[in-house]
Amino acid sequence: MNIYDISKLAGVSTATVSRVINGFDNVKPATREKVLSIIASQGYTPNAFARGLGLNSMKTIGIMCADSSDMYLAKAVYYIEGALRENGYHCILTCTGYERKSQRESMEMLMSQHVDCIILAGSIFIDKDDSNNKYIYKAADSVPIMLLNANLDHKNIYCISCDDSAAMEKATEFLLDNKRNNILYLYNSNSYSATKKLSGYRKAFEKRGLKCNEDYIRYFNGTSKDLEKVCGFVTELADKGLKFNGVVASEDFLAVGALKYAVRKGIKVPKDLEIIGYNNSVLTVCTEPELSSVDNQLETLCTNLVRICIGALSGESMPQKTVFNGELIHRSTSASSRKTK
Amino acid sequence: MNIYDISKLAGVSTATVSRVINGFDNVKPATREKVLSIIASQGYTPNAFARGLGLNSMKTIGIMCADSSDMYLAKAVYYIEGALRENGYHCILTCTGYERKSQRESMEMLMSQHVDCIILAGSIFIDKDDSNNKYIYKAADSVPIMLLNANLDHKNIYCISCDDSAAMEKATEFLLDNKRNNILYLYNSNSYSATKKLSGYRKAFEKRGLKCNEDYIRYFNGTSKDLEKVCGFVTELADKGLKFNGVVASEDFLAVGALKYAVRKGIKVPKDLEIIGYNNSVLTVCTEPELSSVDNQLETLCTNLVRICIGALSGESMPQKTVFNGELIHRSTSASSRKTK
DNA sequence: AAAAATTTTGTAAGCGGTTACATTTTTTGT
DNA sequence: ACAAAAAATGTAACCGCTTACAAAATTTTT
Repeated sequence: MNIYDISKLAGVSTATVSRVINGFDNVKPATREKVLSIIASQGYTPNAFARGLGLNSMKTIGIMCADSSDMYLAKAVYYIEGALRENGYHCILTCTGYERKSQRESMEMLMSQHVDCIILAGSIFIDKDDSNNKYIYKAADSVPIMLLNANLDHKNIYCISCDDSAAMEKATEFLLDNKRNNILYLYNSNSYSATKKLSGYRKAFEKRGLKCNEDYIRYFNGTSKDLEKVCGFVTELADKGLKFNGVVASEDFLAVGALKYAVRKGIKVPKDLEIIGYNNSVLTVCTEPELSSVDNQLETLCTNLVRICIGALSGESMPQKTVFNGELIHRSTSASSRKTK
Repeated sequence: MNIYDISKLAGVSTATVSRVINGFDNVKPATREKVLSIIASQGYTPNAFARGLGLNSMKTIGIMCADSSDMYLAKAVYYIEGALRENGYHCILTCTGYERKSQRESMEMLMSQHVDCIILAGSIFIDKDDSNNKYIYKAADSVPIMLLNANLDHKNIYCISCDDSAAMEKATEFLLDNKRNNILYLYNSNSYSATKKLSGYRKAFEKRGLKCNEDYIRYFNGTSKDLEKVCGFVTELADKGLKFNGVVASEDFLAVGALKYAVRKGIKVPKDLEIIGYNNSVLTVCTEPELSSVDNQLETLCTNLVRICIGALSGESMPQKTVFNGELIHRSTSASSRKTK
């Protein structure tokens, strides 16, 4: 069953059927009705390949993400896919892992599929050495590229992010304002957004004329998100004599690890130790006490990313940088009686 | 740059170029080399649409899942996508939500994309009233259907699942064997696999000649996975006078909610209350004490699903039912000093 | 060395849509 | 009522690849 069969049954040309299918308005209402009814009665659906060949587009968008089972990225994929589907687009999802080589391969695969746009979900794809970003620039020559939580100045590349630096600064400030000057900073990535977060932590100290002690900034080198390891890591730091009355982490699971340490050692939270995570994931409500965390507005980021994406695809002029603000969510691991300014 | 351009540069016909690209062996080695070098020098990649039109296949597989941000499903998608990519297939992901209508639409969308196979990740797509499963049977007429954690007897439908009934039975037995006869059963879905789990709970009682009290089987009607609500729900049950010394849940988050209740009320876990969740998700290690849970071997299920899928697509005869066994993972909410038989 | 068999290559017709352009039908203006 | 303008429809080329079949080149047989 193809467009030709339909055209014969309806007694019109294939062009007219095509016009009806694509919702053009230059078809006589009576003709449209007739064609539509034939299509319905035959259960006909246009062949996507043929359509793609003709239009050189299949209304398909590629999503690259390092690991779609990561809670944060899974949510991102979910929001993005949903918003795109509402706009009539399909998603080819590819999980790239954390190595540049496989990321490049994924990119090539998507290009060969002639997707209309590629969304890079996460800052892991951007290299500090800009010469390694050529694979992205090359793709941007033929198709718009959307960057979630990352930044790259280039034609046809659109960046949507949360001001992670400001958000992390807010969280750190909150602790500093409660005279907690020994704040452990836990992080486990050097990606663009991770770097931003760290700079926010530093800025909070600087703004108050305080020097931030580099000993308190700790990189956790865990590939898998193993909470027991994180807890052990924090315990070790404490055992080595590091005194801290605050913890700020670049991801919730790191904060949960710190909280595990506190609960096990019987340290009172938040009285003797305040802990703030990042991402406001489900993990925050699994623990007891529940974890305070920075919400970086993932849903807003994603819906706006798609909005801009759709706009760019339909030829509208869209802003290349869009930045939202994070929000500090107080639960039970921070002294929420105080106010965030 | 298309196949015609390449053929001209190489001084051969498009048919020969096509043969080279597709690795046919009836091409003279010298010719093959020449064509290959031209292709490489021009950076030519075949147009996927045209290829799809010709072959009526684009090496693309559709994945339907209700909500890819659900931790369990996110992992499923991750494993499936990875295994398919290794086999040279691409994935179109579509999140359908929980309503039959939108699920049907997703199915139609995938069919119109002419995917080579459709994977239904989760039992939510199967209706107890079989007449509502026609949309799946219809799809199975044109393309193999893979069912994860579900079961349907039909040509061209392949089912891969964990024996959830046996696994849940094992968990329940474990508690019963410790004289915990008042076991609260929490569930929040009536899907195929959820029903299986419940039947396992019941079977454990029956096998011991015990009657299981229907009052202890509780449906939690929460659409979003709101832990606070679950905790409140359990608290309410207890306040109403329901006495229980064990909790078994069809999903980890329900068990975590029960654990929250226990921690808040100061009930000793596992001494006075044992709790066992299901899925062995990250949530299990976020809590303190950490949650015991049934691991239903998701990774094994997914890799086997893909193996069978690839086999079926290449015309091999594949088993239509594949069942694995779950495993009870003891952490700190069950008396792990005892042995699981 | 000619005939037969085999391998390699080429020709051209699909695959199923879209769309520029041509043609016909309908509407509008006078 | 007739010409001009606008709307509706049709024709056919095109998108880039695959492949059945035909043809040419090469190898094997006798």
